[in-house]
Amino acid sequence: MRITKERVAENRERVVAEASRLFREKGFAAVGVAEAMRAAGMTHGGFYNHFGSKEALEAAACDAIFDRLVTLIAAIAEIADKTERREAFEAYRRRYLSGKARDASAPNCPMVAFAGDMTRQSEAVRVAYGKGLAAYLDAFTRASGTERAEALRRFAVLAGALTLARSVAASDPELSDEILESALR
Amino acid sequence: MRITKERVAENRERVVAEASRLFREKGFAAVGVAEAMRAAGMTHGGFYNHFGSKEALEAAACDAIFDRLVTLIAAIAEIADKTERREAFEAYRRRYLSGKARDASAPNCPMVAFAGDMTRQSEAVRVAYGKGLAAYLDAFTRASGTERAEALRRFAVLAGALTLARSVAASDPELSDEILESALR
DNA sequence: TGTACATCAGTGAACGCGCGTTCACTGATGTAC
DNA sequence: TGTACATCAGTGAACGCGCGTTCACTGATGTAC
Repeated sequence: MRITKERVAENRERVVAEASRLFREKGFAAVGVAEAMRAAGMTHGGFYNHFGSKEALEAAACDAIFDRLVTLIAAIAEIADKTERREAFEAYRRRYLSGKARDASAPNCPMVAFAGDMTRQSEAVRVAYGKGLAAYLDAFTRASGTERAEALRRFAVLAGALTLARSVAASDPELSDEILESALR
Repeated sequence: MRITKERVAENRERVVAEASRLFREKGFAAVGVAEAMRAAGMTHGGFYNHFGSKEALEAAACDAIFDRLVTLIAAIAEIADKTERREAFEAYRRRYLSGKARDASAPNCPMVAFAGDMTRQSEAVRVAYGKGLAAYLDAFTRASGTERAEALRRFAVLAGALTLARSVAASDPELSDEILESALR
């Protein structure tokens, strides 16, 4: 049955939103088209009315995830008062390396969720990710208030430590905590 | 046709060795039992004469990969002369963050290859990985000659930077180079 | 504004494919005598 | 040492399953008049 244009747009957005969460949680390969559609309250058959392929959904989800994240970090970068900006940036770092972030089933950070798998993704997804990472690192550099190389090193600590802490959270929780705490200084 | 015990042991070792490479290159999920057996010069049917399940091969490969790596870093940690050890450690860091390491189809470092996927692996694989990472970080700490927290932070930079650099190597090679160079100081 | 019809988003069955796993079979090796 | 037979590693067909994708169908929406 045909539905309103508004409803069509809502449905598409809901698929992208649910896929964004599921891909971060399970990885691209482990989330099927049917699962993403079911999470959005539909059946799988209509998927190709919205997307040309599963790859297209992956790229759309990647874009959506980076859009939200870059908006967040750019807001910190644009705080005029220097002390206030530093405090906001430090709060961001603490949240990034918190136990809550480590224990979340779906990482908020697409680098933590996707970086390891990126070499195996399609061109479209790699391009979406590459553009997103470049924009994120630009904003992160401005938010950090340090020179570029130091900012990149700081982000490598964040992403590396959270990735490592998550990877041993189940098998060695003490080591996982230690990694997070060491990375915060 | 039955074969000698020695040949059986050789065949098993070859499967683990090939799987260790293939898993690092493509991830656990993307390498099938048939592909691993074919790489070792056999057909898939005999797989279950050696391993109880695909998971068992994943765990065996994980162990084998960490064994090699921990041996390498422990050798650096055991260099008696302090200056010599520091030089060996710095050489290790430079190799870790080199363009060659970034461009290798299969990362030598299991943390770079597996960390992102570890939350989705079976108990057996997570345990093998957790034990391996703990042993590696102990040896890395001794090799680095710094206190534990500083060593963990340094390794987070290495693993984070190489993972990030690999993730954008195809889509944004300049950013990829910049990440590696920044992480080396 | 009202009517007639074309459009098209969503449904659910079906497809071809590759996966992990099982199994009957083969025949050289290992072993009991 | 030689012989007879049980063992078992490797082969290749087969299984059930879930995947991405296709397709005929439905019926409310959008539109031309």
